[in-house]
Order: sequence, then C-alpha cells, then structure tokens
Amino acid sequence: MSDSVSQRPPHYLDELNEVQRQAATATEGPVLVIAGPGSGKTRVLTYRIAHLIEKGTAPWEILALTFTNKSAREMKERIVKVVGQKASDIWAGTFHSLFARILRVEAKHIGYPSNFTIYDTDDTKSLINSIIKELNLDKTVYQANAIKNRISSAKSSLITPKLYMNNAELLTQDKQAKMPLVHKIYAAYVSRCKKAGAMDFDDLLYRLFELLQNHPDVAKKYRRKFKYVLVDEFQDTNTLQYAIVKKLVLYPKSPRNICVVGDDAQSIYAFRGATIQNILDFERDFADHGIQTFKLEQNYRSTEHIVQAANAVISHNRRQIQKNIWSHKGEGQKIKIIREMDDTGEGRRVADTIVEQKSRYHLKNEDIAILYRTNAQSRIFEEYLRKFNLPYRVYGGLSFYQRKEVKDLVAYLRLVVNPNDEEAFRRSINNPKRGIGGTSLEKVASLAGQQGITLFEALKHVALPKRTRHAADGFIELITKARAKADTANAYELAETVARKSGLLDNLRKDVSIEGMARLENFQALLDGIKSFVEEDTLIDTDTLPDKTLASYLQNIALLTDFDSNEEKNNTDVITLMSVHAAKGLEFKSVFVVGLEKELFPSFMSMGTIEGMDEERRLFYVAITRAEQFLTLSYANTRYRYGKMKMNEPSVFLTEIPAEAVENTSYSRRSEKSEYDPLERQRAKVSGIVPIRKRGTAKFTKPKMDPSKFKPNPPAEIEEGQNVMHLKFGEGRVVKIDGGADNRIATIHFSGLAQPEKRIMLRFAKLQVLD
DNA sequence: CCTGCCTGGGTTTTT
DNA sequence: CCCAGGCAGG
Repeated sequence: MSDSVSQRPPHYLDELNEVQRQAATATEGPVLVIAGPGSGKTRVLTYRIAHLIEKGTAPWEILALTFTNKSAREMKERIVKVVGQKASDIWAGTFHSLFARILRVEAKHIGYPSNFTIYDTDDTKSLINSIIKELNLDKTVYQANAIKNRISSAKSSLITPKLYMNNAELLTQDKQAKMPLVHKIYAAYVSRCKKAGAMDFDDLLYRLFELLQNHPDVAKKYRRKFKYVLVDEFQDTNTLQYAIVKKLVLYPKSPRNICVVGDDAQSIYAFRGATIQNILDFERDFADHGIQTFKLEQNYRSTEHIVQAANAVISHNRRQIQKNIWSHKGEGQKIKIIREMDDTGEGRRVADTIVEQKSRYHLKNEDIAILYRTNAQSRIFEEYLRKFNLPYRVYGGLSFYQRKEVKDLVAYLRLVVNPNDEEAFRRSINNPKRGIGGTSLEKVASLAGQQGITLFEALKHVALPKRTRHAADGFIELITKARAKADTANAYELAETVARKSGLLDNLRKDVSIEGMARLENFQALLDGIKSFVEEDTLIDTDTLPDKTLASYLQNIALLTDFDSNEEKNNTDVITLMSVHAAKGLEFKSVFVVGLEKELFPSFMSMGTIEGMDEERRLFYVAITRAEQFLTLSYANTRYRYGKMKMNEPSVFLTEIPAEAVENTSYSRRSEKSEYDPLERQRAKVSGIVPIRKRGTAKFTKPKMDPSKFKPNPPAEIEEGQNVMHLKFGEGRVVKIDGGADNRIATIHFSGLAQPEKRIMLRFAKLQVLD
C-alpha cells in the first residue's frame, strides 16, 4: 500500500471479494450470477462494465437492461465514477425505455410512426372500455382490468389475436369466465392501437421481438452493435423479455457474451408474467457454451439475526436454487414484533418506536423505512408521523405524471405530436368543456368506424349542429396550428401556448380552493419541467432524437413513472414510506414491515395457490432483507378495510421467523403467550400443536390437508364419480348429483366418517377434485 | 349539453 | 371507503 509512487490508480477490483471479482472479470461467454440480498450485486455489475470499458470495449457496445430507471441511473453514475464521463454512452436503461428507443429508430419497418405514442395503463383501460361499449357488451361482465391482464399476458406469451382466436384453451378459459368474446376485444384493441400510432407497455417488448424476428437485417445490426449484454434482476424478466435477449445474443456464431444477474428468492413480479423458469432456461439454452455460474452468498448488509430470519422464512418455499446466505456482521439486534389492537394503534406504535430508536441509536430519518404490502396502507403512518413531527416521503401511489391536471395537458401535447392518438383525443376534446359532449363524440366515433379513419380526422368531416361545429373547428384549429410548428418550435413555448389557448390554464386559475391551487402548481411544474428539458444540456439518448422538440420531450417522460420529477432537494433527511415492491434493491438501517396479517400480507389475492403464497413469501423475504440493523414487524388485530372493521389473524409469515431471532417484548412475554395471543395460536396451528381451549366445548378439527395447498374447484366442475377433497370431511367420492343449474346438490361418500354419506350444496361447498 | 346526486362495484404489487 | 359512471333535472 505504498502511495509514494501510485503509478496505478486505486484499482476498483480490489474492492471485490474473490467470487465477486471472478464474476466481474469473466467477461466472455455466458455468465450466470446468483446474487443473494446485500451481496454486492450492483457493485459486481458496475465493475464488470467498467472492466469491459477499460479493456477497450466501446461504451455504446454495452447493453445493460435493468428494471427501473432508478437502478439504471445509479448504475451509470457509479460507472462514471470509475471510468469517467464516457460511461454515459452505455446503453443502460429499462427494458421498456431502451426498446422504445430502438423502436423509434426502426419504426418504419413495422408500420409505426417514429413518434408513436406510448399508452399508459389508463389509456389502455379506457380504450378497452370504448371497445366494450362499441361491441355492446356488458361492462360489469367484461371488466376492463381483467381484459387488460388477459391481453397483456397473451402478448407476453407471443400470442397474437389470430393465435388467440385459434387457441382452444384460452377460449375455454374465457368462456368459463363468462367472457367468450375477449378474443374479439383483443383483436380490436390491437388494430386500434396501431391505427392510433400507439404502443402500450407490452407492445414495446412485443413489437421489438416481432421486428427482430421478421427483419433479419435489423436483427443483425443490433447483434453487431451490442457486443456485451447484461441483464439485471433476471428473475423478474418474463418470457418475452428473455426471448428478445435471446434474439440479441443467441444466433449462429454469436460470442454469447451475456451476463444475467438475479436471485430466484427475490422474484416478485410473477403477477406480471415474470418467471424464474427463465433462470433454468438460461442454463439450458446456453449449456453448450460453457456457462460460468457464480454465487454471491455473503451478505454485507444485514446483521446475523436478520439473515437467519430471512433464510428461515425462504426455506418454506419449494423449488429454489440452493444457496447459503451468511453474514459476518455480528448477531446484532433481535427482531421486534409489534402487535396492536387496530390499525390506528399500529400507526401510533410505529411512530413511537421510530422516535425511540432515533434517540437511542442516533438514527437519522433517512435511515428508516416503513414498508407495506399495499400503497393504501400509507395513510395512517403519514398521520402519525406528522403528529410526531417526523418528516417523511411517500413513494409510489400517484406519480406526478399520473395526476389529472398533468395528464390533461400532456393529452393535448400528445395530440399535437400525434393527431391519431385516440385516447389523447378523447381526453382533450371536451376538456375544458366546449360543448362537444357524448352525443357528438358518438357521431364522430361512428363516422371514424365506418370510414376507417381516426377520430381527429372524423371530427373534421362529421355533420354537427352549428354551435358544436364551431367549437369543433376551434379545437381542430388549435391542434393543427400547434402541429404545424411542432417540429421546429421550442417545446416550452409551444406547450405554453397550448396550455393557454386550450383554456386549461384559465380553468385551473379559476379554482381557488386549496386543492385547486395545488393542481395549478402541478400544472406549472409540468411547464417548468418542459422548460428545463429545453434548456438542459442533456446527453442522454442523443443519438435518437438530438432535438428539443415536443415529441422528444414526450418520449422522455412516457416511461417515467416513479420518477421524482421535482426533487425536493431541500430536505433529503426523511423517513421513507413505500410498498415492498418499490423497496427492492434498497437498504435502510432500520426497517418496519407493517400490516403483517393474513389476507393483507400475504394478500388475499394470492392465498389460494401455492405459487401465490410462494411469491408472497419471496416478497416478505425481500422486505426483511432491506434491513441492515433493526427490523421491526407489526400487525393489528383489527383494521378498517373498505370502510368496514375487519378482524385479522396474524400473518403466517410471522410464525416462520425463528423464535431465537425475535426479541421478547411486553407483547410476546411468556405470560401473554396464551390462546389469547393470536400469533401464538397461529404458531401452534402451523406446528400442529393446537392449544387446548379452557372454556367451551368447541373443538378444533384439524384440516384433512394443508389448507394452503387446498385449491377448490369451481362448483360447475364437480361431477359424478369424481374423487374429491373436503377440508373438514377429507377424501370422498361423488355418488350422485341432483338439482339443476344453481341448485346442484351432491351426495358424497366420505370414507373416514361415522356417517359417510353427506349431501352438499355445490354452490357453497369447497371441493377439490382429486385425480 | 351540463351538473349533481346516487348507486354499485372494487379493492395488490409496476414498466 | 372511494371511485366511476348512470341518470334526472336544469
């Protein structure tokens, strides 16, 4: 360590442990890195890229795919520190944003304008609703949300509308869900998006796949360009994303320089189509080319009690890649479990504990995070943090760009850039009110449908009453005039003009309520944002659209969701409140995981299936492994949900934390470890030892099978002759079914009972068919 | 065509 | 509880 003649700059590789260094320097060929929580994954990734650049790879030959803009930004910043400013030429970003960037360049090959609009979730839902209406379907049966998910998973599985229509399994599923016409909606949706020059989130992936598939020359171009491909959070990629990655790196004579980094235990996006099958497939797909696998198992983040708890929890999952996460940071504090009577109590108690921790351990606000399963839970904590004068910041929920007043102006701007944008049209046409209501819009839509033209085009030609016609012409003129200048004018000036001439600005100014003023402020903030976009010397994405047009601004914001647009730099020392999902990749000295109740965490949506429970458990694993030194878990016996008080049992996850790692608090003292403590009861149930009740004669009948594995079939599927499982009665055989339609009654013979014959109303029964 | 009341339905996680 | 959307009245 002589720094007298430091010829060599401080070498970053020295900051890595042995496995990390190997993972960072094995640059050639396929590499799989399994990285446990806190194991220095980001460090490996960044140093790997730095290493590539030092070895002479050009930054733009490196493609690094991440899940959030934030992690991409962080990665870039860290690489800049090692190799300097040239790092900003690395293609590092989210799947969606980098693919959008490629698609804009290559749009002409797939019949899209390069300034295509990106539909967000609201646009998608609204379009689906329009289609449902046009097809005269009952929207209480055809729910936009469900259909959106259906379409999304179809796209993610590379199923086109045509394939969908010919897929017996999907059609049957739809029929069973009483929505036999989903395929029709899907087909209409795709053609409407295309006509509108719009892509939804899934299209950004799907269309790129299509492009690479159908245009070998384009595929070749990007294969040559991206000499090294890295994928972060690989466990959260879906089939489609992996398919695209393979298109880029798996072809004849490819050097197969791909490095994927992930942790199967932290896969928490299965609901979005992510599958850890990709990790297994990766091993198979690249097996012929000598995969190098590295496991990062040392946890540098958390103390031992926390790591021990995390290991114990995750061991309840089936099917995982074997690994042994360990820590050398000392035992540390035990985990604290807080039990309160109700949600208000939970809020107060957590705030209370934060105050205590802060003073006892000299923690700053920024060292502390409160993590919850659903964003809706933040409110009570906000309330108490305010009461206790603790500054905080809530992440997630409504982002800046999702606010109504912001979306209103953005819709106009979108329309200016792309007049075909149907959703932007619908949003703007009568906002602010200019007397073009439902009736007129229907006329427009019908003409557009007949002639196969866009709504904007139809508005020009449709027959309207005089007054309405006048209003329509004003609207058309506004958009057309702005459009004429769109490619040349300064984006800020143009946006400002549109804001004024549309009447949106005046409208907001009229509202002097507190919320109204806040809205005006947001509106102004959007304009300010455009202004700084114009003035800023941004180097990012310059090869696509090196200009300062409105189009390029919109493209920049389209995929920013959680982005902190107006960073409140004045106060960064704040407590963090966010969903567990949002917390992935972050760490805090002290973490509170709250609302640990059955049906909340794990969510009732996921409790029905083993896969669902496993994912919830991984989510819980992610939550507790965010903590460096202090981990507090809390739950409430009752909680308001949908305006009703609801009783809650503690989450099963609490029982999976080993007792040795848990602090004895007044709430789990021995004297209180009685049948009255629901956690204790739950623990007992899980371990199979059921506490004997002192009073009453109600006896606990042990379920005949593990309830978490119990998957009842819908009543319609129960038929004569089947063997079925009933939680209370056990295994039985359906002898007879009588009664019709909604009133079917099954006679079932349960062998294990004194009175084996039971007649069961199928409408209410929960029966699982055994095969 | 607009406003305001009312009802009924849904309630997870995110790019 | 909170919202979107339907409907009646202006």
